[in-house]
Amino acid sequence: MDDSISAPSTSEDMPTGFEPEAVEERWRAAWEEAEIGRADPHSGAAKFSMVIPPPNVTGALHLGHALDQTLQDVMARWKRMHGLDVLWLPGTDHAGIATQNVVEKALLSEGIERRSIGREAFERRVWEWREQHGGRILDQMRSLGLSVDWSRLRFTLDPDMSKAVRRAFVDLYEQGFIYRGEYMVNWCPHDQTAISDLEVKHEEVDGKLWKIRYPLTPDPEGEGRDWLEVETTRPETMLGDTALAVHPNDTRYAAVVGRTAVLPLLGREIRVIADEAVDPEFGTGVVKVTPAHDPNDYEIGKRNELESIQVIGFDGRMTDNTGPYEGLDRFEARELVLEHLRERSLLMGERAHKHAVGHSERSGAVIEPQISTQWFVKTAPLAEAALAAAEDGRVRFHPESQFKVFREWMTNIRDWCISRQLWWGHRIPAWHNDATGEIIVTLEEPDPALGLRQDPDVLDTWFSSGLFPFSTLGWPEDTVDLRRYYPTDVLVTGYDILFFWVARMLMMGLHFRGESPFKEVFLHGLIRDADGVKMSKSRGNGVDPQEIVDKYGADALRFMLVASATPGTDLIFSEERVAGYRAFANKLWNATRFSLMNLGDRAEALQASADAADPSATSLPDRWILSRIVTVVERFERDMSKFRFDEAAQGLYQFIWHEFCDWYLEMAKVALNGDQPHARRETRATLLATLEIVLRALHPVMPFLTEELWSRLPGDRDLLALAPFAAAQDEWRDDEVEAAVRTLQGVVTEVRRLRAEIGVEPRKKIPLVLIAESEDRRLELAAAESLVRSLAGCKEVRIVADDDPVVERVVGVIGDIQVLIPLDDVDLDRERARLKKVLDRAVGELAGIDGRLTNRGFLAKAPEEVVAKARHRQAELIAERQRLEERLSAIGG
RNA sequence: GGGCGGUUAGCUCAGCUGGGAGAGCACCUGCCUUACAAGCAGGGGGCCACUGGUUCGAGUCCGGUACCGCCCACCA
Repeated sequence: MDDSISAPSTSEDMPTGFEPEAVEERWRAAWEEAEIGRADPHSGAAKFSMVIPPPNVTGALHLGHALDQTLQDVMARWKRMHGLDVLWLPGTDHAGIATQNVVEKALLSEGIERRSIGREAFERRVWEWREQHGGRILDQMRSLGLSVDWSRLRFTLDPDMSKAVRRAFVDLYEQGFIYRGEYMVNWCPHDQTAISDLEVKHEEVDGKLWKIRYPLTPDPEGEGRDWLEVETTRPETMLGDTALAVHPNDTRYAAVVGRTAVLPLLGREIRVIADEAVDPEFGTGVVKVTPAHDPNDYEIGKRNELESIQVIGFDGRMTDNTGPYEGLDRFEARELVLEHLRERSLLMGERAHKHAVGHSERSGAVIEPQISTQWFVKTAPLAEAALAAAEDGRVRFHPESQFKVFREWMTNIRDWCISRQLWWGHRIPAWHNDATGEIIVTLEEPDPALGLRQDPDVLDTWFSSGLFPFSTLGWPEDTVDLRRYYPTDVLVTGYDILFFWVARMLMMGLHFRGESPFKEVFLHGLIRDADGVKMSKSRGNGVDPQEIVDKYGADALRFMLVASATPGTDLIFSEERVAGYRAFANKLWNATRFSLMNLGDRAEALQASADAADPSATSLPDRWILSRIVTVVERFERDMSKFRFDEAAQGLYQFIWHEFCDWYLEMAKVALNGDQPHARRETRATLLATLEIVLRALHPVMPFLTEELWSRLPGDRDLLALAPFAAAQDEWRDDEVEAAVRTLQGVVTEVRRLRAEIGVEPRKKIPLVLIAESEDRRLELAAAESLVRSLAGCKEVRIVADDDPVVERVVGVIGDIQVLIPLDDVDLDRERARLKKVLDRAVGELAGIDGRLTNRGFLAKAPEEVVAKARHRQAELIAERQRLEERLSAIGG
């Protein structure tokens, strides 16, 4: 083990500021060497397991990943310190389309076209790419200090994972959940592959609606209409029209049903049909029907046995079915078609029209609905099971509101197109006999002698990630890990992949393992940049976490992310906030430095640590901080178990800075600098004990800082990462002590306020008079006298029951206590005005409370403690008012 | 078209089962006080979007309005 861990504890080698870069690497190495993340299925402890949402292997991590992973690390470290056998399984995803695109682009920059080198060579290039760039992600994870189980690192294209994918596919196929067929799918002309509905992003665009006239062939019966008009947003598709349709009940057009129209430009004769799908209210009530390129028309076509003519090719260019337009890009064709229609006076008008256009999430290209043969998963039955599991609590969503979103999608789910016309991914385990047309779906590759051809398609990336919670544990083999760690306990991920990933894992996990893959799902928000735009690589607005780590330290970044992770809310990344938490790290660093400076020699400090268990012997500040820390630890535990990472972190921040540092350390100085050895010893003990608890509690969020400080505390210490979590003794809680310190704080704050208000020199020691009528109160104040003197900068404090005849002084009133600062030169006019203002405020507040307390409804219906609180405040204010009035009259106000 | 979320201090956001509004940053004043100037002490600043209702009492619960954002969606 690293020597530094048991290095002598002194404050002398501590710089006056926390320097993350100086210590982080050492702890990364120490944690790795100690394999703190390594799960042990044979340990006697209860298990806690999570799988990481595997990032795309080619990418670099952005802050979204950092947020996601930090939250998990906080949870993992916290559970680990509670003695659980934690498995946090890391992995990366091969990310089919995304990766293929990246490599394709890189090749293109070398002047190499993917198709020219062939499938196998291309796949090799992707693997090479992955070797070169995949490590980047792992470095970044390491840099954040993630305590994943590196020994169980997985990649979705690993042989074991591929085996699981094949097994899942074959099983689903044999069970009838996977089928192959010719349907209309979302086609991306850029990537030239089918994609699933989820990968299509609809964008509202300001489009146009063009009105086109279709001549009718002469009516053999004689009189009648000789044309119909339709409105369309996509005139180019008219080249593939095989009918015009009207609603069956539309009396305007009843006579034309069955007649024949002439397709403008191409001259093809098409039928006029009636179909329920037509909305007679929209446009002219007549639609053109293009079964090959519109999902609606595709259905109409099927119902009416229409011919389907593909006019836009898979590459987005017009096909040889389009005569003069062949070879044109589909958008160029649109313009030309319009021009030709105009020339022929068949374009009868155009108007603005807002409508949604589908784009490929990956390439951004406009989706082209195309009929093609693909593989599908029949999702309805799987979704039903997943929904049932969510409804009966086998899996719970946090925040709960996400369940509604989930339910909405699950109840309207459509079949999932899982085949992709790509080269990078899990090849579909199906083989075609081209002679017979037979398809064989099988786990093992068939004998090459049979001359079968493997299906060229690969699977949607999300198919393999859907298996992640169990494929990574060894499924389909019955492994020790699978038995122990499945189902996992918690899944933490962004809500943006609720459908893509969470829903699929649920369906797959329930289907193949009979149990939900996780008991709880925590869905955090997305990170946005200063303009509120979601950070992502494709937008180029991502911030590299490494940059922030280098600048502020991993702990500051982690704290910022955790403290901002309010469930259900996106967060705007703020570098200032990170800087603020760096200051916080620094604060604790210096608090520890101060403590070490005051802990005395090692032996005594160690002894002190042991003594700390007995707070009854300690002073007011000591008893106070121990009492406070009970609440703090308790709240942290509660917040964490409710996935309120933000409140958990902020609770610690508040306590450490504003209670431990601002008050406790300042109060402790009295005893530490005092001349009473036993008091000093007690305070040292409490100081060390408190510090230990603080470091334990903060460790999950700020592991580097706390580990470093921990190692500097006296004694030989093992890694904090493997130490037990903060435990405060419930007996330490002492409401009386807390009340006494609240009084003390009130007095001190009031003195400081008065000093500032009347401009007493900051370092001038002033005399102070505290007036309290009640004996108990005077005793309470007397007990804190030296503290008041030290904290408020007073040279002497007199605590009396009665008023003092001296007039030249300023007065503050805290409830039943009067705070008097005798001075030589008090401006009485100013003092009167000041007191009047204070009095006004008190009287105003009192009126409000009086109102409540004379309200019968309030007295009858409000809870007892609320009434008691109001009464107490009323008494306080009455006392305060009386004191103020007396004081005012004493100085002639 | 359907669904979800948001609107609280100048900015970013908390506010748990309704009890009288908070934090961080920013701002103002004064301090290099022997842990920390990445700091200390003090201070100013809010019709809690608007509007009805329930209640003794509403930032908090219910209805409506406005604006913002997100998700889902095969009306040309």
